[in-house]
Amino acid sequence: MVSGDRKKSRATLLDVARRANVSRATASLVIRNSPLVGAATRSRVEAAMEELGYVYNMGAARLRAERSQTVGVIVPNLTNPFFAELLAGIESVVDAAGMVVLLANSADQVDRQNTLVRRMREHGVDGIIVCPAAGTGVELFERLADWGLPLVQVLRHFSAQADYAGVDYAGGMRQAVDYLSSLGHERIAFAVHGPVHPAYQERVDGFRDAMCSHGHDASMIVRVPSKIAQIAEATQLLFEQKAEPTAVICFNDVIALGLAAGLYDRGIAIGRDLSLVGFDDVTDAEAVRPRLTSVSTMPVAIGENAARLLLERLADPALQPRRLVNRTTLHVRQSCGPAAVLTL
Amino acid sequence: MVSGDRKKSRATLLDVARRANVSRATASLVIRNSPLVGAATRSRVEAAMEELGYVYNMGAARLRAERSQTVGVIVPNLTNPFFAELLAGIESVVDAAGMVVLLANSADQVDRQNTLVRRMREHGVDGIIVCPAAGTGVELFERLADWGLPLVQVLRHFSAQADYAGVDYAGGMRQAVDYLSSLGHERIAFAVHGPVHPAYQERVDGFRDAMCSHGHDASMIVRVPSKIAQIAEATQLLFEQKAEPTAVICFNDVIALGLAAGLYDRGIAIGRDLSLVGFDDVTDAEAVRPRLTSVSTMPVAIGENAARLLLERLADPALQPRRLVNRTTLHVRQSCGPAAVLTL
DNA sequence: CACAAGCATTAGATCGATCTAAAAGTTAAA
DNA sequence: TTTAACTTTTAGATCGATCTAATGCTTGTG
Repeated sequence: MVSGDRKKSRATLLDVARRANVSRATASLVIRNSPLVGAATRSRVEAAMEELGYVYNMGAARLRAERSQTVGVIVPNLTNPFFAELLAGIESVVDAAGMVVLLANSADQVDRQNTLVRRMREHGVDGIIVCPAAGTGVELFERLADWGLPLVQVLRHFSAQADYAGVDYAGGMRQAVDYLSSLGHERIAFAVHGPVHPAYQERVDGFRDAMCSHGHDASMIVRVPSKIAQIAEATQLLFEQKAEPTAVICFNDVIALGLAAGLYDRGIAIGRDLSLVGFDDVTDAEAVRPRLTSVSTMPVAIGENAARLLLERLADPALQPRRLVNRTTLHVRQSCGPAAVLTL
Repeated sequence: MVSGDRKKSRATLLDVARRANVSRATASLVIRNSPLVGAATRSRVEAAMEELGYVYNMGAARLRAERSQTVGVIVPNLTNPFFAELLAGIESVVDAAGMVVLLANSADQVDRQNTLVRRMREHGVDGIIVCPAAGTGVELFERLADWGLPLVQVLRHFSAQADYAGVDYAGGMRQAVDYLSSLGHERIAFAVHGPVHPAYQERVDGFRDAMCSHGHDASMIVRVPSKIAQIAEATQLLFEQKAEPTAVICFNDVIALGLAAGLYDRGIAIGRDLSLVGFDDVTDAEAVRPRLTSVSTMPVAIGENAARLLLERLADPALQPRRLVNRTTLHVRQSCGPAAVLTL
């Protein structure tokens, strides 16, 4: 039984039909559980499928019907836990709809992204969820619209012509600034890094607006390296500003954790000498000491939203482009203290 | 131009052929850049493809030829950064081979895993890479062998009949134990959690063997909760052992970070009062203070190995089952100190 | 000059499902 | 009994590629 039956390819719908004494068409109706077939016939066909160990051939089906039950997902970076959670959210909703995720990594490069989109189209995906690479142009969206291939942007909002699921970054910045202000902070720095894209811009703008509305100087924006070890070393950048900050808001938790390490190395007490607010609220925010106060963006929920947007568009392609923007929550822990205590 | 051309479905190979004044068969040969076609014909066909904006229809191709250029990947947990990195490694190799990843999450549940495997087969994947759910039985492997669907196990080695890519967990445990012994530690605890699967068992066995070969008592195995905040709270479990440990080896870095937080809360100095060794060497190991000494398992490399094993099997299905086991590296940082200093 | 060999091209069958439009069977109403 | 209406089933075309086996066209050879 080991060899020999290698050749006998899998049973087809025709085999099932013959065994159940019905036509191919009827068998097909049974699979798609159409209400048209009679109960007796249905169970006869189902029995036949069972006996033959029949497995459905999506590929053949998709050729005729124009649905592949497949969704393409393109992210700029898989190693980043943030995107991993986003992906988990997407996958769970897509899976629950009986569909499957085709995954690819653009490495934040526009040309790779183009290749991937093309490849996904070749594979006949029903739609695409993409966190567009920094520098993505309108062509991408025009091309997909031309092809009639539904697309959902996630996290980075490049085109108003396509659906978008994301987070109110500006609102999150405001929560952080408001909170620090309520503690008496005025000289607040914003530590950033990474490629410039809409999500980046929204955060910077949100910071500026919030600071201005409090009458604070919003010019203290500090660029730090991308790898966590280098961020720690770059901590002194904070103290080379024209006015030394009493608090720092971070573009994301990677920066916050890096700076926390750097501050520790310099003997600066977080929450007393300097207050720190992170962004994203990754699991480790709860694990470090002092616990990191962070703006929670809930990537899993965003992923779920994106997938739902796509499924709804698949169901009704005539829908107007929609935006689904989640609110953030400030998760207050231990990394901030009153500004008054400071004696610089 | 907005509406109206919705109907004109994408150009087919026949359209291309007609425009280039060749047969469908020739056009097909051009796509698959067969050496059979003449240079002049080839460029004529390529021009036609360009002009018509032709895109290849994988689905149709796969129906006839028995290759889908698709690899199924099933992991037990996407939110875990470890698996995210593993996935990144798999994706990069699969992508470089011009193939695409079909992703799914088993949530470590055997029945979900079965559903997913079936779904992947329906989608006609060429092979599957799976980190099998705890409790997976031999049926899975027998079934896939029956179907002639290549499978690679990753991280958890359940069946000797199928390829496996993983890590020398036992070796890693030995490195940790040897290192701590060299610092004079004898009462070493092993903090574990999560479902029991081969990777779990290998680590436990590795710990026991290494401890015994040093003549130490290997019975201090402590189960902690799974969420990081609860691990911190569970830290006192370490001090309820019959003999208080002077060092702790952790099943993974999540536990290590959780315990580090718990120890901090109790005012116990890591590296002086108690030594701590993590497992996996996630990026945050470098970011916490004191920096965490950890056994590095390099998930990206394992993912790459798994993908390569599968590609090679696809190329030659007659290959004997193979094991590809990576060596670990002990990354010494700051969380361990000599045992002699202790004054409990 | 006939024949073989090699190269480039092609017609037509085929993969395994779905779809359309019609046929067969059943029941109800006129 | 005939007709209409409804339910259930089906034959055959179809989706867009690949594959097989054959064909036409050059060349080279005895």
